[in-house]
Amino acid sequence: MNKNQISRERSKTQITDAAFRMFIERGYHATSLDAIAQEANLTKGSVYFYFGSKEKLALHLFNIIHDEIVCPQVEAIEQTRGSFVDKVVAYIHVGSNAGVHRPHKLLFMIQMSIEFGFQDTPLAEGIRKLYSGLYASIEAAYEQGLRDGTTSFKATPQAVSSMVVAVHDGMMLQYNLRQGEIDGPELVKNVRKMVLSGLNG
Amino acid sequence: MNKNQISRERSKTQITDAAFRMFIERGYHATSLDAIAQEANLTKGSVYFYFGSKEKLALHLFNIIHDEIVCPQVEAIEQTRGSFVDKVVAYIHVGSNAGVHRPHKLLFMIQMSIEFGFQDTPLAEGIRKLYSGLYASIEAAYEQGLRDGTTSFKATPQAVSSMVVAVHDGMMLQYNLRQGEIDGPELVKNVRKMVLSGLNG
Amino acid sequence: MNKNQISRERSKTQITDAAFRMFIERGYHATSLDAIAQEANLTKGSVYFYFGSKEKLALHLFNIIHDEIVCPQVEAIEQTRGSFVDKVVAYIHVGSNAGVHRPHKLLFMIQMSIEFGFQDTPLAEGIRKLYSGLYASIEAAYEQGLRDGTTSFKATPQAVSSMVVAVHDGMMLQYNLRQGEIDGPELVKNVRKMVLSGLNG
Amino acid sequence: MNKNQISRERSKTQITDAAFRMFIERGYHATSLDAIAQEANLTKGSVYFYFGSKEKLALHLFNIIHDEIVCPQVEAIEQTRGSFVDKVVAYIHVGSNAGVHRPHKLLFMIQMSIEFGFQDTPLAEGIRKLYSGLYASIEAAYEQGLRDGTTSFKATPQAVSSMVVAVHDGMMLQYNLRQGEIDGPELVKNVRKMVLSGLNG
DNA sequence: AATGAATGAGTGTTCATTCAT
DNA sequence: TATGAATGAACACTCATTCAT
Repeated sequence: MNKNQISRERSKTQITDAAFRMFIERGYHATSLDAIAQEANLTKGSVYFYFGSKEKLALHLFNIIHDEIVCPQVEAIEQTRGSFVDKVVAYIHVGSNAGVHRPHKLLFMIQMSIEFGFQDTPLAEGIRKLYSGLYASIEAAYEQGLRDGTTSFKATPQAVSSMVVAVHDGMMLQYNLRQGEIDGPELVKNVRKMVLSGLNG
Repeated sequence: MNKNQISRERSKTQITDAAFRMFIERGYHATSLDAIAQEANLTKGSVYFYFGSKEKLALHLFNIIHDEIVCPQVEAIEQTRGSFVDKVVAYIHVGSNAGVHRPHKLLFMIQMSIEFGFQDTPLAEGIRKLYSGLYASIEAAYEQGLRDGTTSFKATPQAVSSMVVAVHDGMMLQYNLRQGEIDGPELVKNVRKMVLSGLNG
Repeated sequence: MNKNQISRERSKTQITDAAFRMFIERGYHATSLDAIAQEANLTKGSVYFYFGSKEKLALHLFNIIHDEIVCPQVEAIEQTRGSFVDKVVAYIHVGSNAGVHRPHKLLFMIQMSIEFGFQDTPLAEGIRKLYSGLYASIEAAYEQGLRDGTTSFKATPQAVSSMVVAVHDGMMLQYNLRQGEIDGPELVKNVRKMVLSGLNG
Repeated sequence: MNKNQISRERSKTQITDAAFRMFIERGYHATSLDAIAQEANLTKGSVYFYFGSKEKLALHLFNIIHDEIVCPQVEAIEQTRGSFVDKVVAYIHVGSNAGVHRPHKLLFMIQMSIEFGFQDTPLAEGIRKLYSGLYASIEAAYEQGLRDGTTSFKATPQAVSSMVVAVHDGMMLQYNLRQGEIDGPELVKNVRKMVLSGLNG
């Protein structure tokens, strides 16, 4: 990688980092490219040079999230040995880890799923595709659990995956809405406890 | 009520209904007053005549939510006799009822909590006030459960209330994001089952 | 005059008084009919009922000014016996009296002459007509003074009338711009002194 | 100065020139930024690019006036050797020169002093600051004249400065209101004559 | 005599986007 | 690689005006 490529990468990273921060703080629509560019110590022109449009920038963030957040979560589910609940707990842990170390990225995903959830745009499609990977993986794990008898919870796979994601995303949102008020690790611990005996019971 | 008052009420209702619908579909920032006015079969001018500003219109929606959604939820928690879990289940049922009959209002509340959660504006304050009423009521119920021995779940009250709200809001979001894919009542039933044994266990 | 007529007159006076006050404070364009109506303890509708439009309301104010300000000034010039300077001093005294007792009306006239001076609208025409009566009367007095030898100041009548009005209006503006800072009567006294020896010299 | 800077300067000048013209013709409130932009052969967006807001544009015009009009006037007063009346005459000459060569700028200053005089906004503050520099300089000259005996006119310094500015501004307004009707240089000559013997007398 | 609901054109302002350099 | 000038469409908001009552 030559000097040019390095500087390119640095600039792109500056922009995506700034974009994550601003989008979460203010939401997609309320964030101007000017604000992102300023936060990245560059100009609007650069953002266009690298990403072409605001929408494409957001789609690029979706890709990052896919690689850094969703993939590890799916892997956690698929590679954890044990019962379905074990896999769910692993998923929640990976998520809450990301929520602690890269909170902006995880939050951005959840936030976008709400800001665009009911629409019919490329961005809405993009966010739904992220989620459907998660659903599929949870549902597969649940069905596997049913087959090998490690799960006795009776429900449709869709209801189960929705429930798991609901708990996970709801927890992340609460943690961030009440920042300062509540203790993150404690929240995770209790949610795990509830899910554990809840899904086992 | 004379003719004038009737037309007044009708216009205001048209506007608030339209606003709820549009704000949920597109979010607060992405919804123009023109769009709301058109949806309400009126003009922008009328919206200003009745509400004065976009922000005040949204705050008015918060008041409606307070009366129609949050108050019934708080009442359900406070007036249900029995254990803490019984109260939580009552809360979830009221919420899911509202989610079925007035889905836009409940969703609007959740959506706004995310679009404004981290900001410092009158709207952000308004939405946080709605939530803090809920938190307080759940925390009181939990502490009462501890005192009278109907609850053995050990956690800080804040973590408990966050968890409950997380499950509730997360469920509502999932239900709406996967509309058509999943069965609402079944989702509620399963969440109740999980919470029931999860918090009792 | 029956009860109805009395109430009509009172309402019209409330509106014109309010209009004078608001127009001076904020200027014609920056004053809304709503603001005037509120100041008059009536509604916009009433203003339209009585005056038909914002422009017509302003033209009505011009008529009031004609009767209460300009006519007395012209009379003072025409009925004062003595030299041209005596007449000018009489004019200035009537003006400064009006400036003390009905300051808003005189100021409104000056202000409008500037806000509309260079335009070609009914309002601009109206204000110019007010002034041209004044000019004519001063010029006649000056020419009379030249004929009967009571004036030795040599200039075109237009220059003289402009000068007199310039001093008068300029003085009124300064008095109002520096309200509190300067003493009105003293300003008038000094201006009279300057004009007296200046035009006689 | 590179090409960019040149185009920048040209655009800014086009805008400020257009703004001066339009503001005088129609007043501040009655002039839309669209009109200014069109007159400057640019778009509203450009005006915002360079000045940020209508108010800031006007404040920029105030700065120009400070440099091109008020400073020369103050300098004329301070650097003229001789009696107080000599200094006043110098001030009037500088002003009437500006009134001939840059009539729009001087008029703009006077006009704004009336449109905003009684208000409490940044623009009102700005215009008052322009005037207070003038007042101070005239008052200092008058007091110096009293001390060195070159002036025998007895009045408060404030009344004197008000009078001088009144005559100056009133003259400028009259000249412009009666454009075509009266002869500028003759007006100035006569005013000078009046002031000369008036203040000396 | 007076109100208040409703409108529509217009205003200041923002912002994604383009493009020459 | 990156900038900054410029645009145009959209936005929240204002306001003179109309009209049924």
